[in-house]
Amino acid sequence: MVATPNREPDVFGAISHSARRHMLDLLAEADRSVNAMAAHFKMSRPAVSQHLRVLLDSGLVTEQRHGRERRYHFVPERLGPVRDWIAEYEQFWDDHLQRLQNQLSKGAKND
Amino acid sequence: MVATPNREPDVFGAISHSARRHMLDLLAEADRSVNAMAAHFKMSRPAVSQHLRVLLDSGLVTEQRHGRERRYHFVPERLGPVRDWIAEYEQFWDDHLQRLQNQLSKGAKND
DNA sequence: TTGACAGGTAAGCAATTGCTTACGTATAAT
DNA sequence: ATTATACGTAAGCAATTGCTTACCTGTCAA
Repeated sequence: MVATPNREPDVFGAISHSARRHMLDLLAEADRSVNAMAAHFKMSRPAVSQHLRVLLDSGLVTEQRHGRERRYHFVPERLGPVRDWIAEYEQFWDDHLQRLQNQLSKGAKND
Repeated sequence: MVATPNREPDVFGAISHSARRHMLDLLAEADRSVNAMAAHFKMSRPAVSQHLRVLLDSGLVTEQRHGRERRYHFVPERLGPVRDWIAEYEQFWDDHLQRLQNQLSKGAKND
């Protein structure tokens, strides 16, 4: 059989579709079956399956079989590349770290 | 495609292509002309123009004309939706703020 | 003016995406 | 064993993407 599972770890691509982001939002609340997911969308169940496959290939979710269901589970660590890339720009719009530092050290105001 | 003149503010779609992320990285360093950008890629100059158009339509960059050049300028605020969406998951993988707090109060020992 | 340069746009294309319906397979209930 | 359920997969399709080459306009220099 296929020894190499065709993982396509393009996380940025995986989150580029709003339906898939919504799916991650739902899975962040709780693990859910495909039918439970599909109830939140107007598209067909196979279409939901296909979106879940993209998320699975990207590593953003895993699946666990429970009888005839498959519960999909969110793997937030896989958002790391996005977080890291975005984090580089924090300074640009907000100087977030600086402000946070000021906030956090407000008891020890200095220089 | 470039058929419609109206803005297509799909920021997640705009950053889904690695070439466009690289372009933003370059523009974060400095405003650049199309040719200056194209020098960093193997694709043709029109292809670079088309990617820049996607970024422009998403609002992630603006252009200013300087004689016969067009300097593209990064607009980091437009990454806000991505930052906001990602931020919802910070707690999941890392409790980032907590760790940052430890780091910033580096008078004390940290991990 | 003529020419060189910057860069957008059109047309054409192969590949990919996103969806549908139809079907296959495994598990559960009867 | 039969039937219903859960869900993946195949096939087919329209729309979109990403690239190319060819062409166009606008600007600078002589």
